[in-house]
Amino acid sequence: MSKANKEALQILKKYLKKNNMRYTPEREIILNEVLAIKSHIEADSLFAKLHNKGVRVSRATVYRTLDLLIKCGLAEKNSFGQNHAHYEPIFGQDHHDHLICNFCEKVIEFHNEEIERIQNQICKNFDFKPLSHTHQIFGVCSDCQKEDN
Amino acid sequence: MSKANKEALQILKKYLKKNNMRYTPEREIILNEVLAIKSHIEADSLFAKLHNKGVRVSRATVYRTLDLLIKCGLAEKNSFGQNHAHYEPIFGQDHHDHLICNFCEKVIEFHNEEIERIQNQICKNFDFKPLSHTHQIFGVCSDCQKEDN
DNA sequence: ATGGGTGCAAATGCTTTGCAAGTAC
DNA sequence: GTACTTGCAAAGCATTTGCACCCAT
Repeated sequence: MSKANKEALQILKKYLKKNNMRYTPEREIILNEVLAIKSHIEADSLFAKLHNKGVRVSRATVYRTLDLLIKCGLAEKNSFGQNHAHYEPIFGQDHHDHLICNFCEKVIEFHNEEIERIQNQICKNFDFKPLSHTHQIFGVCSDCQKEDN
Repeated sequence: MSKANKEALQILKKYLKKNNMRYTPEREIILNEVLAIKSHIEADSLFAKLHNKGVRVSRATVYRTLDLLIKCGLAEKNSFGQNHAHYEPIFGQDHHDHLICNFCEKVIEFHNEEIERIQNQICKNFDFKPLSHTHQIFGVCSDCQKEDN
């Protein structure tokens, strides 16, 4: 397990203890699976992925644990304007933001250091301590612009 | 009708004609209702609002028309981590982004011209035509940092 | 042993869709 | 007249929940 994963696990354990909740194998497995995600994943895909690995956790537990990880500050939930959520790890990953096509629902990731820097400056101005953020730009992707006429 | 509303109506009509779609009273009514929204609204509240005014449109038409307005670039769809969508007009409104406190849920608005400029540049790089965006920074506000142990 | 956690399946609730009737063009 | 739109109700689908059993502490 990577150093980052161990650190994340400590955050989870601390949160559980603080809230009189149990440390279970399911919670550890799901945490590690989420941390391994490079971009984002739907709850159902995560469920399927675990099943393909032979891990038997219920869909309900996947949903319940994802909520838990969000409360811990280890994951974030995005909807991209669709009617199902996407989840992604916050911890130990490069942060990226999203361009979302209103037509084909394609999601393009981007990262811009200067925006992050300005953001931090804005937070400083408001004496606001940033923990995570979502930055989504909706519009029409290259492919859909061509089909548009 | 305001000048902005007329302009929005032209955008809708142009889109409809271009796509061989009909200009119907339902579509105009819903457009105007959406343009009147100051912040954001749920589809079902919009439906209820119309009914209270004595306008008889079906829930299906409300949903279908909201999708249409999004495709026109006149409205945007957000879900703030909840499992139902919120809609808001894009047209003729001042744009602002949000700092959201995870503890007291206070919302601080900000606007930064430089971020907008960089965003446009990023879109250009991806040949992506931006229509709207949401930029939310989650964290701890000034007041809650003081109370934080 | 105790009370929180899990799996299952049913329920929930927002949203979409099939179809017949209506209407813009 | 044609074919796009609407309303209605049913269906769809992601997510949540009730409950009996399980297990971390």
